[in-house]
Formats: sequence, structure tokens, C-alpha cells
Amino acid sequence: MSQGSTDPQGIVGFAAHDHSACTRAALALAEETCAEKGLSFTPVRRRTLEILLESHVALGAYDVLARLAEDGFGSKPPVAYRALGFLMDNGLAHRIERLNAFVACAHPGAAHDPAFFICRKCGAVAEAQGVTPLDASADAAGFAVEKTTIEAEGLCPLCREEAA
Amino acid sequence: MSQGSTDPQGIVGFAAHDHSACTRAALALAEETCAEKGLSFTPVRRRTLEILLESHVALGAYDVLARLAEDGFGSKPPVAYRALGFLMDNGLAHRIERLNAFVACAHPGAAHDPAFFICRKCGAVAEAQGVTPLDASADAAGFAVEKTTIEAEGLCPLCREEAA
DNA sequence: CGGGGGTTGTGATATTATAACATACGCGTT
DNA sequence: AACGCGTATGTTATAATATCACAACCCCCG
Ligand SMILES: [Zn+2]
Ligand SMILES: [Zn+2]
Ligand SMILES: [Zn+2]
Ligand SMILES: [Zn+2]
Repeated sequence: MSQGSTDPQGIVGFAAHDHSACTRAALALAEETCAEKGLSFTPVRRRTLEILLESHVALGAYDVLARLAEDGFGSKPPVAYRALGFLMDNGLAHRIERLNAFVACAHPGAAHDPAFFICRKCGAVAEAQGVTPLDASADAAGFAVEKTTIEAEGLCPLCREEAA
Repeated sequence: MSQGSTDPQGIVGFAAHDHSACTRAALALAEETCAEKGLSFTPVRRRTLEILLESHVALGAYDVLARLAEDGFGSKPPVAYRALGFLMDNGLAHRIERLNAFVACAHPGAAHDPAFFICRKCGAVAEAQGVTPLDASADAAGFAVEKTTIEAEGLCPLCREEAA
């Protein structure tokens, strides 16, 4: 629960930031993580992550696939789904259920139980950490939580301003 | 385990209960709600709700469709999707995003911001109310939440026992 | 050299969802 | 009764999302 008021690195995605640094850091960390775990961070996988990292917007599997195909990789669905699966299995990307779409993880490496804020206007997706609010309810029900999906749709700060 | 805790109107779905009463009540309430709001609770719509109410398990749109077709209603996807859409629009059913499936609402009428517990073994889905944990994070980020999707997957009390 | 595991590629197919249009029905007006 | 109108239902067709099954490849190791 390190969710302070000022979110030092709490919620990424809406705030203005040096995105090329953000991207480079994520790729470096992915590289490192895979090396440590003995996973092969192959060209398709790397390129897939790069594509997701281009913006903090969720992409459909077929969008990713089209981009991969442009770059000379295979053009059939399993190519994209496998790469995305690899990234998700290893905490480098997440699936946004409401959108049937995928985003790069904004807190790779960190322990994960992500929650997402999705702007319905501009499509930006921000990832928050450490929101695990179900425990009380779950305990009361005798339910053993294994995975959570927590997604909020609404308006991001910028789109909110525009609307006003 | 606090399994026996009697959850007055907390979590419905896992606890043993008089399900035929549960079903009748839900149908009666739906009837009433529609009457009040001037909505037509037509045969397909009613039958769709009945089908969802048969168990506290989420059904795919095509499962529902097959059941409707058996009963003499149309057999093409829009028939099911429209009925399900009506029920969702009017707070009588919910979509479970993780499963691309639908359940009858367990707290119809009540103000709604539902959270779901989904048993990965038996498929039971329980609906909890009033879990709105994102507000703090959202405010900090300047995000205006409009809708939330909160779903937890795990083991329900019964399947948990079996596993032990 | 000869496997064997992991990775990539492809064709085929399954599953989920919507668009577009036609028909039917209830209902108030003429 | 006849008409116009809105809502609901039904059908055809197609879109969007996802997985299966199998072949080819590549790299490392024995
Ligand atoms: Zn960035
Ligand atoms: Zn993450
Ligand atoms: Zn926005
Ligand atoms: Zn019940």
C-alpha cells in the first residue's frame, strides 16, 4: 500500500512524461528480466513490446499483428497472440478485459495486482498498483482470490479539462 | 474460515439458499421494475432472464441463444444479444468481462457498482455490492471514474473444501 | 552427426459480436 | 377502418477476437 498522495511513480499514463525514456527503460528492464529468468526475448517478442510501448493506449491483438506483419514477421493471429501471451506470462504486458486489448506493463518487475484507468475519450490507459480491495469481501465469503481484474472507465484529466 | 457468516445482503451465489425462491423474487422484481419504468418485459426478455437465473453460473451469449431457440424464439445472435443488452441496460443482468459471459443480477433494484467472485472450478459467480476501492487512486490521478469492472477469479468455499 | 525442446510460421477453424435490412405488432390519429 | 409511427423481433451477412493442429526451423547438447 505505498499509495501516497503524490504518487511518485504510482499512476503512469496520464501524466506528461518523457515517453522515450519511459520506453527505453521498459525495454531495458524487459531485457534484464528475461536474462535473469533465462527466457528468450526474441525479435518478435521484443518488437511486440515496442509496439505496445509506443503509447499508453491499449492495442487489439490484430492491430499488433498488422504492425508485426509490416515488419516482416508472420501475419497470422497466433504470431501476435503468442508474443502477447509471453509478455503477459512474464509480467511485461497486461490484457484489458473491457477492451479485449493489450498494454505494456507500466510497473514491470514490481509485484503485480494491477488496476487500470481507461479514458473513454482518448483511449489512454493508466496502471495503478497495490489496489487490492477485495480481500475483506472475499474473506467474508470464504472465497480464495487468485487473480483480479480491476478496470475503471471514465475521463482522464486532460479529456476532463477539454470537456469543461 | 468465516464461511458461516450470514451475509445478510452481502454476497449471493455461493451460500446455500432457496434458489427457486431466489429466482421467483428476481423475476417478480424485474416485472415490477419494468412496469414502473414503462419498459416492456417481453417474452424473449423474460425468458432470457429466466435462463440466466437458472443457476449462479455465467452463460455465454450463444448458450443463451441456443436455449431461446429451443423455446421457439429466434435463433440468430442478435436475438440473444438484444435481450441481454436490455437486461444489462436495466440493471437486471451483468456482463462478466473475464468470461465474455452473462449473469442475472443478484441485487436488482439496488444501486449498483458490482464486483464479482468467479470460481474457476465450478463456475459459480457471486455478486458483491459496494466495493468501490478506486476512488482514492482515481482522485489522486485526476481521473473521473464512470464505470468499474471488478472481478476476482479463484476458488469458492465449496471447491476450496474439496481441494483440501 | 542426430535428437529434443523451444520458437516461429501457416492453414483452418472456433468463438464472440455487430451491421443492415425486413417484417410484425401495438397504438393513437384521422 | 386506414394510416403513420415507434418499438420489438427476426434474418442474412459479416466483423472482430481467439485457438487448434501441424510443419519448419534453429539452437544446444550428447
Ligand atoms: Zn510513457
Ligand atoms: Zn503491470
Ligand atoms: Zn483522455
Ligand atoms: Zn439463487
